[in-house]
Amino acid sequence: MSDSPKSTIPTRASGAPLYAQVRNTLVGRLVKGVWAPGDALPSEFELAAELGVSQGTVRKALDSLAADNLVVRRQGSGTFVAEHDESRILFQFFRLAPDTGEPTFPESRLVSLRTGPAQPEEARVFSVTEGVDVFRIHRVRSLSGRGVIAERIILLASMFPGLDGAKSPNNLYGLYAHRYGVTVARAHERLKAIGLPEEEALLLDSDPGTPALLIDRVAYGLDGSVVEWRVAHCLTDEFHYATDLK
Amino acid sequence: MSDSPKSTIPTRASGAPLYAQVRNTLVGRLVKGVWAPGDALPSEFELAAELGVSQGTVRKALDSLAADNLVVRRQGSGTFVAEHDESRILFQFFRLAPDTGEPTFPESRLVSLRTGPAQPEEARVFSVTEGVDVFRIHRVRSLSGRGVIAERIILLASMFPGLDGAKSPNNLYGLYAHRYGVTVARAHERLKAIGLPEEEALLLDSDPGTPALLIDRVAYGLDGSVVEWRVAHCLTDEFHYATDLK
DNA sequence: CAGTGGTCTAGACCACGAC
DNA sequence: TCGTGGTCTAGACCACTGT
Repeated sequence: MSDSPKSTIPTRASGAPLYAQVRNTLVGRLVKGVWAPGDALPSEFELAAELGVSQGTVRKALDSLAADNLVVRRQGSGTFVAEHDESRILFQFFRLAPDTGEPTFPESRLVSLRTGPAQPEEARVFSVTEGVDVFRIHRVRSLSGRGVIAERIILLASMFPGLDGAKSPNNLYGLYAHRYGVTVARAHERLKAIGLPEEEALLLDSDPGTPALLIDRVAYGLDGSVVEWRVAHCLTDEFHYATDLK
Repeated sequence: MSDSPKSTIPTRASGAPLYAQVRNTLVGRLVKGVWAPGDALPSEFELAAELGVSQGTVRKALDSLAADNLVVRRQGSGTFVAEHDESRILFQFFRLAPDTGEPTFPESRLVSLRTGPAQPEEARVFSVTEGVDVFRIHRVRSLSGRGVIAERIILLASMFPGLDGAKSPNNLYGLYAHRYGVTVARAHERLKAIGLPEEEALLLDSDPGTPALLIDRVAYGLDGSVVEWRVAHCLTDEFHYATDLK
């Protein structure tokens, strides 16, 4: 029996499934900023034709991006690049809620914004050499009009040039996305209970040693690089950190 | 042109998509215990033939169950009912990890197991009337040989008859599943930082008032009912609560 | 009404696991 | 070698959105 050429279609070039390759291609375009947050992507048929795969394969790639909150799909309308608006932040990246009542987005008050050389621990988190310039933002966030979060944010100056001249908005992830084209895709948090340090106690109008929730968050971009390091001290007498396990 | 009968197949009886109906059917069978944890489900083709839908529709339902960790799919082998073994618990329901080193499953020491009438707050959590019988389990859990978690567990006696005569195993969710056919499918946790109460301080060999992580967990079964209420006090000087946001 | 994503089907081939 | 799930395709129809 002679072997007939079975495949004239672009079969698995590398080891990865086609839909994964399509996904990677699309993520690469998101990283490059080919489409801005809020923009519509080409339709499934257009992408399929351009990439030389079937519509079903493009669909599987887009569904996977939607599952990771990188795009939003709207029936009858199209597929859109996800935006870091307050409602998404509240849903995806802000887990502190009042014990009674609906979650609300906190207001921020800037305490300080300084530039300096990266200390050893900072260099380790960002995988850079010691001494490169970093921004250090210090701010207090309020829920229901009461200051309950004191947080310190570390950023690479090279990733956010000119940031120290900007005002510190309430929604930093929206600023990263719209002004710098840097999208926070996911984050890892480590929580501890500690006694409130003196400096944070002053900012939160509390006594040093008050039990507080320490939240240590490292945020990652679309390409997997570390975008931000954030350490927050939270008072949890009227609030709690909520999470779902499934 | 005459209108020909387009659909001879079992189209959307109700408003829900077919694959969602298939999923609900399969979840119903899991609740009834048609297949036990670890059992293989029928193949996609068999389920498709039995339910009168295509293999692709069954596949979409099974993929959705796998995404919720209710079944495990193994290429070349089959689709199996998920088990509450220690590795799954560690991955899915246990978020406390040592600051340095790999996460490990904690050991448990039973402090007490008593029966009593449900107090108002307990009745509210379980949506039952006050006074129905509940079990109250109190135990201390150790990581790396050190007691770091003191937890109180509330269960409905009607859901776990005879539990008070059983030994309290390390892995309670495995006991619920194998002995009572009750599967914990998901849980909701609320975290706070508090000063360690006197009773927990004694159990954990610490001073009262030490900052501790309070974890309040409500666990839900496959059918959405409340299975367990668990309140834990955790020392986090050498451990942390880890979670991913995405 | 045209265009989009959502659902459903049918059939092919591939990769893996058990026997 | 056979049966399983995994991938990929192709085409039909449905449901929704905007014009």
